[in-house]
Amino acid sequence: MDNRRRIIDSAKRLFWHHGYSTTSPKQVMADSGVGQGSFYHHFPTKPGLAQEVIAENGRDLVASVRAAMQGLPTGRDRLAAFLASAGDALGGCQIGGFAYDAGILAETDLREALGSAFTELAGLLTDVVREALDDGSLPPGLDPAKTAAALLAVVEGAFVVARATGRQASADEATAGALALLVAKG
Amino acid sequence: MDNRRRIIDSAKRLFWHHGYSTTSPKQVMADSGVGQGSFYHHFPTKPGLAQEVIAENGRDLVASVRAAMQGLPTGRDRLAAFLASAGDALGGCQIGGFAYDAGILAETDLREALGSAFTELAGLLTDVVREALDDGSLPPGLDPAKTAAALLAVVEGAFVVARATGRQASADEATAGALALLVAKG
DNA sequence: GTCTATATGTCGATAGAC
DNA sequence: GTCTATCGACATATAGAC
Repeated sequence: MDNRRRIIDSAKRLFWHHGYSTTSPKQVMADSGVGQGSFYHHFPTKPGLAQEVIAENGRDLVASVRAAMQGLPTGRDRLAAFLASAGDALGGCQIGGFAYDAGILAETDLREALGSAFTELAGLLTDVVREALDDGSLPPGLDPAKTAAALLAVVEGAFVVARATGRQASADEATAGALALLVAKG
Repeated sequence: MDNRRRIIDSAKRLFWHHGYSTTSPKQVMADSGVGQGSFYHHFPTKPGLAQEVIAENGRDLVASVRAAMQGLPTGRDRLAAFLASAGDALGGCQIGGFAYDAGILAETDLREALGSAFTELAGLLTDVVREALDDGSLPPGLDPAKTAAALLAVVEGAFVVARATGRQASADEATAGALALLVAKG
């Protein structure tokens, strides 16, 4: 119905799977079915569109991580559910791909939107690590922020390696290895 | 002296720090000081140049990891040295950035060169994990390949998160968290 | 091997009518 | 809000002389 929304939804998918700098406005028009005049009416510049896309993809990702953790009994279970979010790695992380895109990093606003998304995700994971320390599902002594940062990095790296090798198994090995490091300590 | 070498050296740095799709032949010419005629004589196509660049950057990376590990007493020390290779994360991984570049992934040859580089690095790390299990610096029971994959992912993810936040500290936290998971088990 | 000139397409937009 | 036409810049080469 709303062309503005159609544009954002297409751009979210295309920037996610195909990259920001390597996706043209024309491709977004074709995918969304919105004409050129309408497109530039709603989004006069490509970075302006990216600003909304990054923010929404960040929120979507945090929401899906929360949903995946929902109802799991222990903190460690919830961390395992986060690790499993690299289960479809070949498509790439909803926000991770922006970190290597020079067109994103060159624009201060976009870089900040990206940084905020990662900071929020790291904060969420830090809370869950704390819960896991409290409920005894992780052994005491671990630093919550550093442990959370390591788990976030494992997942982001799993996306990178899987896309580089073209094998989902590359991601699965990485997350399994990380889980084993958590579990074996308990 | 050798223009062909000048081109490769410039392209290695530019593709590494600025990305493949977001770096034009013209930028490589400017950086290397090689003229257009000479450039296209040596590299008729951009993917052809990328092929050599990816292979060399992969070899350089493996060599620098080996060098960083050189002479360290235990396997775990050598793995810690690998984790420290995310010590200058804002510039990006020498090969990790290619994994999110649609221009790379679309070309079969380039994707394979990239996959080979990662596979070799994973193999090297797997060997070191085995050595660590043998010398007792890591506790028994860990799967060598999965543990190596997890450590590789931590480093690749540390690059991603640090670039996204613009903070080297984001990478340092991740690698410190990973090291703590290894060390606390010992 | 290296040079300058030219070609062809796409990118990211702008103009102006409806 | 949406349409079609147009635009200047740049990307990625190619042509042909030296």
